[in-house]
Amino acid sequence: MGERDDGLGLSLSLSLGSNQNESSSRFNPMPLASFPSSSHMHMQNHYSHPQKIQNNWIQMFQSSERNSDVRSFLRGIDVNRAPSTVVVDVEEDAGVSSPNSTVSSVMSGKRSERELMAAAAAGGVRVIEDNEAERASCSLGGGGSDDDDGGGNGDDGSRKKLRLSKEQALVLEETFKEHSTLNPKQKMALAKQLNLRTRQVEVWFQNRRARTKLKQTEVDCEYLKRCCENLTEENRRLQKEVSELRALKLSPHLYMHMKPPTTLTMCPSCERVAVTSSSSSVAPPAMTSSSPMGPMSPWAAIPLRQRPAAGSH
DNA sequence: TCTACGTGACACATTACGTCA
DNA sequence: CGTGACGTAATGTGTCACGTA
Repeated sequence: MGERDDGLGLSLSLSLGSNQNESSSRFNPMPLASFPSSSHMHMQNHYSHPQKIQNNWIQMFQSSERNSDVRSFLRGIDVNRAPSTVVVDVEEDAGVSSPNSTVSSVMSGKRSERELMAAAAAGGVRVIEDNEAERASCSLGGGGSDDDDGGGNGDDGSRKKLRLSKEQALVLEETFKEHSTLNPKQKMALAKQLNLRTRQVEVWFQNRRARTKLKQTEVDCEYLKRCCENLTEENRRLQKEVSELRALKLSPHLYMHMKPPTTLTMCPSCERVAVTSSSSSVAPPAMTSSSPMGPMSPWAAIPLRQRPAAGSH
């Protein structure tokens, strides 16, 4: 599940095998294959099907239900079921289950916002009143002046910003942990439960996804940075070894006085290279018969009894 | 079957507001 | 009290998938 074909032939999400159900605060310390997340973020490759394809960071929040069609899975599930408010009003619910529903259109998206006024004026939609009475501090869109559902702009042209209450944020957060996306019905139910506009819930989820992705990107960057540092160090060490070997080749009489060269042991599972001394470790398979040192190995040219620490092998 | 169009949903970038040091 | 940094709600734009005529 953690993987998806982005059309580039890359399986980017690392499958993160161990942490499919992580919360936003816990990320895979080794998001190896997820690192190109920024590169696969672009346009058509990014979401060939928004409903089916999610970003890796989203997948971290999705468990088994994220397999193929989350929407179909989520459909019919009342997220944040409120005992009494989960039943959506008829006019709200009308056609909401259909992706192409007028109500859904009206309640979400910029187009909706543009068309909302006309639709509302026509009486086809009940604009949810956003009277956040409990949020006294928020004199914004709430109260009686919030007649611009989705518009956000008051008549004075100033953009009103609503500060969600802790309870609202908590519920949204919990819901997001369960599903990072909501279908229109769930959106409306959640909005009703929280006494918010559907558009606000939608926006919150969009922003939340963006924040999570940003966080994951930062983690990826940090990981890549460490990888780069390790590789740089490894490269430096190997360069040094190469120069040492070259020096040895130029002065064979020094062979027997030299410490044996460092050998590299590659872990077959993680493919990480560990540095060991050939004199103290068992030669790894890669370094035995088919060793890249091969005939170039200084030891090959030296009689066995003359090799330093030869008995240790 | 193919095509054009409308629609819904999303990602992403950006703006603007609220809060706090 | 003014201010800058920061978090985040809200907005605008572009894209894709899907349904329909």
